[in-house]
Amino acid sequence: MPRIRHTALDCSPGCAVEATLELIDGKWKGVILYHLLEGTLRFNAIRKRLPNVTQRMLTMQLRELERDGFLLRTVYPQVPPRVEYSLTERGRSLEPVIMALKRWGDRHTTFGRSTAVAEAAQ
Amino acid sequence: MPRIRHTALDCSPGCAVEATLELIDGKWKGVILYHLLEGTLRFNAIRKRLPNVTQRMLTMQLRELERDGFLLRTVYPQVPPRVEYSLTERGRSLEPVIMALKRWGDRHTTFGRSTAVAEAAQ
DNA sequence: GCCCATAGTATCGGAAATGATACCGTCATG
DNA sequence: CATGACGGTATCATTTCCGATACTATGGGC
Repeated sequence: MPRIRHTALDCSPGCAVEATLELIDGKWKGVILYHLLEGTLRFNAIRKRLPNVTQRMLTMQLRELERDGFLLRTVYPQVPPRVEYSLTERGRSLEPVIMALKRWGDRHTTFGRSTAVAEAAQ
Repeated sequence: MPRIRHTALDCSPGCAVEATLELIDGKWKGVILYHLLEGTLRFNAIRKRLPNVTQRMLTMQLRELERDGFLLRTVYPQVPPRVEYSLTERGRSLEPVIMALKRWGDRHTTFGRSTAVAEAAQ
């Protein structure tokens, strides 16, 4: 998605939908947020959960999430370096959104079909 | 977002999140779906609600949503033409997702601040 | 002295998404 | 006979995103 989508956020009620989408858009942000809901993770730990992300992209996505206030980046002055990422309160406030996305995906995508029965049984 | 993000959807639980995001991504899909939740709309009616969309983009986004099974395109053989767009059942199944996005946006974005109090009072 | 681990940067290039603009068909109205 | 309404297409240019690859710093272990 483009960066500056709403110079003026005066486009009727539906705009809040786009405004939120804009923030969690980016090729990996959704999954990153999802994994961080489980707890703090180091850079390479996140990388392991996203087998196809390049180092460059992961760094970029994390920086944007940090810039938008969703996560905290903690650098420990060690060698080799140790950097931990954890959700802020604002980041955790996205949980309903992330989980809604996940539930829908589980139930309606090919990937999710395998778990569809279990989910439906809730 | 890129089109083919998940050639293999085998990337751990968080993948469902991305799979869903992929489908409702596109610069205007979120808002379009939101407005169609209220009912059937004609092409130009949607256009009026999205002041900044170009005709080309609106057509493209609608076609993709149709292709993905979220909406139905009904053409009435009249002159001037009349085309109506309405959500399918699959489209309506996105309601929880769309509304989660909207609620978050209302409460956490600058645009949404004005309605934040009313929302909080729910 | 060399290599490894961690968490990055820098640079280049291609692909994809979006924007701008112009054009189309047909009937009703003026 | 020209104009406008409606729902589009076609073409081109630009912006933005993303991948591949190479490079960096530093301390510890061999």
